[in-house]
Amino acid sequence: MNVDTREVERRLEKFKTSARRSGVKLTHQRLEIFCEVAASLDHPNAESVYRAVQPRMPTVSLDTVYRTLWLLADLGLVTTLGPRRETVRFDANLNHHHHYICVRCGLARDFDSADLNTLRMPDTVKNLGSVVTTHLEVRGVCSRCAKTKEPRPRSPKKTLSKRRKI
Amino acid sequence: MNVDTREVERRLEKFKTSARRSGVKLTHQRLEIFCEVAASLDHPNAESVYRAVQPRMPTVSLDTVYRTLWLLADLGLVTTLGPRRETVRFDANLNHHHHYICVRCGLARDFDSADLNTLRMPDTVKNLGSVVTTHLEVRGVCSRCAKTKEPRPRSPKKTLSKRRKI
DNA sequence: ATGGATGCAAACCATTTGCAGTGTA
DNA sequence: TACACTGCAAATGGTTTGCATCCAT
Repeated sequence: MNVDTREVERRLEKFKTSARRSGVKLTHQRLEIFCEVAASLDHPNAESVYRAVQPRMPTVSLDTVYRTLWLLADLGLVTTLGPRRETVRFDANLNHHHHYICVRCGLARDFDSADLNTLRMPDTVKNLGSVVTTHLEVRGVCSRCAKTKEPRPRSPKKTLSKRRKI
Repeated sequence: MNVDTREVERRLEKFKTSARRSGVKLTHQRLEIFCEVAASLDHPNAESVYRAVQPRMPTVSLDTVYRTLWLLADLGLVTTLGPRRETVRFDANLNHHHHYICVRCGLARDFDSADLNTLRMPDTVKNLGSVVTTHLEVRGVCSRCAKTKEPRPRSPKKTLSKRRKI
């Protein structure tokens, strides 16, 4: 099962445009890797992308896949699934609850929402399978960080392939 | 800022009870480590817990902290914050959407929910800070896995300190 | 006393980085 | 042609594990 071809092409055009705009080179590897993610419904990890593009490009290296994926993330062309890039955190609150995470400092706080608990799932979900847990993650800037000035607005060019915490 | 003392004591009692029931020993380290997580609103990671208990127990090792935290998770006394323990996954769908994840096979699929997009945030969240993104993660068993029989119900005793994918 | 728990050190594994060669713009 | 990009290999960092010793039951 794959993303509609027309949509993949649209995404690819967008990549080409923003690559040119930010002076990023459109290499064979990058195009293949981008197409792979753009066409997949699976939210693949670096390893899967690597395996998927290998038949077409036997010499790619896993680190290029990583570099490209993070480049795409920095260009805003892909996002990462879930709040990764952090260490595992433990939570002794066993009641059903949700989390507020500050994107600047990482602060995490619980909250609960009656509305959310009674929210009925769309049919798409029902078709996918059973529902065991629901967890809403709200990300924002906590009031303490909001008082501080923005860290640095990051110029598109320099920060590029540099990995950063999400 | 900490969890209410009475609540911490309640959690501690629960730990003692289920430890005895499952034949897990109540060591000094485990009690300190559990109290630390139980009293914290921060959802600390292993490193933070380690630093927090060190003054009281200068000889603890980081690996004992890890082992204990996973033990607690296996006993069902703590949960882990967010769907960690997986590799980073990338997503080229830039529209606001949510995820369905199969807890058995890891299948991930997008869905969107108009209701959810218009859900108003509880005051708790408003007090914490601004809201930039909201992301609902629904976990369940996908229909394909549901057809397969349960992997193995894991007996509480043996599987204990063995780390497992969440 | 005794089997599970701990601490140490070494192993692991996903991910990142330095460097010299390569290819795009 | 110049400079960004790639592939390799080695480093990293969070986490896990083997083993001898220790201690809660």
